[in-house]
Amino acid sequence: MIRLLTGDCETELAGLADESVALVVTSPPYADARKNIYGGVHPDKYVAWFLPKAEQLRRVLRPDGTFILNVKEKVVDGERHTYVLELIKAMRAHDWRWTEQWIWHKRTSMPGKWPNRFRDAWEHCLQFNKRRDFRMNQDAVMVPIGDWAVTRMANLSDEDKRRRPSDTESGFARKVANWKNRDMVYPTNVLHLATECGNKKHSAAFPLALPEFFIKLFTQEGDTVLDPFCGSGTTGVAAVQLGRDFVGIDTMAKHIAIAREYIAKVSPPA
Amino acid sequence: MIRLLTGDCETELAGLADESVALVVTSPPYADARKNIYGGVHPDKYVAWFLPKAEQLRRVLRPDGTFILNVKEKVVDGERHTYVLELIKAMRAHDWRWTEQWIWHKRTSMPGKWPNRFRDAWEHCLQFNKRRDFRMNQDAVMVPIGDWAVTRMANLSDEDKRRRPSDTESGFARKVANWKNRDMVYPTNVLHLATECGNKKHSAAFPLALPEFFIKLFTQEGDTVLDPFCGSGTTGVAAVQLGRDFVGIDTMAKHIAIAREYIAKVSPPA
DNA sequence: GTTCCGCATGAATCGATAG
DNA sequence: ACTATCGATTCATGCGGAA
Repeated sequence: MIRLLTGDCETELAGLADESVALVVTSPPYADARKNIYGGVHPDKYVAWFLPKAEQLRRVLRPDGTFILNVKEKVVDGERHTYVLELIKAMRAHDWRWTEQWIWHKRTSMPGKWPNRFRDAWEHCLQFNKRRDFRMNQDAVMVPIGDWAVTRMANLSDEDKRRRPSDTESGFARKVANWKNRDMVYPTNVLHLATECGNKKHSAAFPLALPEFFIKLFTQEGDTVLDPFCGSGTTGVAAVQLGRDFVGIDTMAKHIAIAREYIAKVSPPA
Repeated sequence: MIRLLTGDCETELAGLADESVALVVTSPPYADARKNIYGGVHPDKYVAWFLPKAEQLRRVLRPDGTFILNVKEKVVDGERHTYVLELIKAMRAHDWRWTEQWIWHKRTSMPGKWPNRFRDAWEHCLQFNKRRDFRMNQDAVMVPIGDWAVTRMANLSDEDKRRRPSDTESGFARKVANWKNRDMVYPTNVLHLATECGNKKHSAAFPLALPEFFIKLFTQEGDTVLDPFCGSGTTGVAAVQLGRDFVGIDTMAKHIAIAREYIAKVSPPA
């Protein structure tokens, strides 16, 4: 079942039953001093803005559920702003357990260089839980042995397959396929994913592989996945493709329309 | 010039002149780690333990200098401990600017499988400065396009060539060779380095490439680099090889002896 | 003299057991 | 009830012995 709601998640979540959601994966609008644009929230006010929404998320989340929060830090006046640190501290004060800090290491190199810093190539994926013993299906996200194999696979899938199709027929590609039959190992807490540029119409906050990973890891088929800032619906697509129910909320009707269209194109596993 | 001092850096630093150090790169004993060697610092007391030392570091650091602090988080009772967050906050309260948070993505990390987490494959490298306009030689650390390819090539050349010799004949290896002749680009704030196990006698906190990177980026030849927890002297080796002066401090005479021996084996650039 | 295979070992964490 | 200790688990790497 798919539900897409237009409005502020703080109020829209009232329609969801207590403890009905297995996983929340979301990427709220990043803190931004420019208030005109969509979702702009001043960094200094970010925590106060976010906490009441987190309170609602806490209510609808199952006791063994997980909340994955993708946030990016922001540089203000040449310094990293501390709102992410403050957010973690505040969430803990509100009884959330800060279980893990996943790192999304972004592969795609966007041009950009500043006088005193390089390109920011990573983002936080903070994992919060209600209880120490949450549900986790580790076997669902195993990867081929050897990180270097994963890296090559990732690169094959974005650039090389398109530009050098012949390579995929070469011994190398065949060997990669073989490795899949070898031993699989558990991944680490660093997600080494390329940023996605597939859909030109709407830029997604994160690549499909990111919600996919967490959905496989923290839910089972039939569970409900929630994205309270769903934007163009990347989380919804991943959820539906994996046979999970989805609830998506966004303040902009335009975004919900795009998400609806986007999600309609995919189907659950056979 | 190389100075190696045995003792607590908090007191030993008194022998250094104000504003005489261009760069501090260090990896203090992690909270509760290496109990048998350093005596261990409880995570809850880590900030209080560290701050007075940071005060001395601040005194000897030049106004345009940089302080790189490599710390690892620790899991306590199934939750990430917040001492790193507290440390950042405390440093800011003591007038340090938290300029950047580099991520050291460890290619090989300690194995282990637990019911509710995977391996921790990254560490913080916190960058603190006194002023907004610190010195940074960005061109000194440029890397070939597709840095990952170079890394892979290095790996191919030792282990993989032997175990998977056919790989070197594949399209992959040929492509890597081509990239080596391409343009150089600026790196990102994610350092993708393998942990070093080269010296079996003493395990280093970080691979040589890590201090090397920061020394090239933040200092010039003839500048002084300081490591107040120098251990077996990895930072010193990098500094000397790059023609910088070095001051290393450690509480254990045994470590200083190893560092002295280790550093004596290398020489400045011709 | 090479190449290959086996194995010990880490900046770890959890759960159980013992004091 | 709370702390301390120990065994089980995991995998990239380098070294040494064997083929």
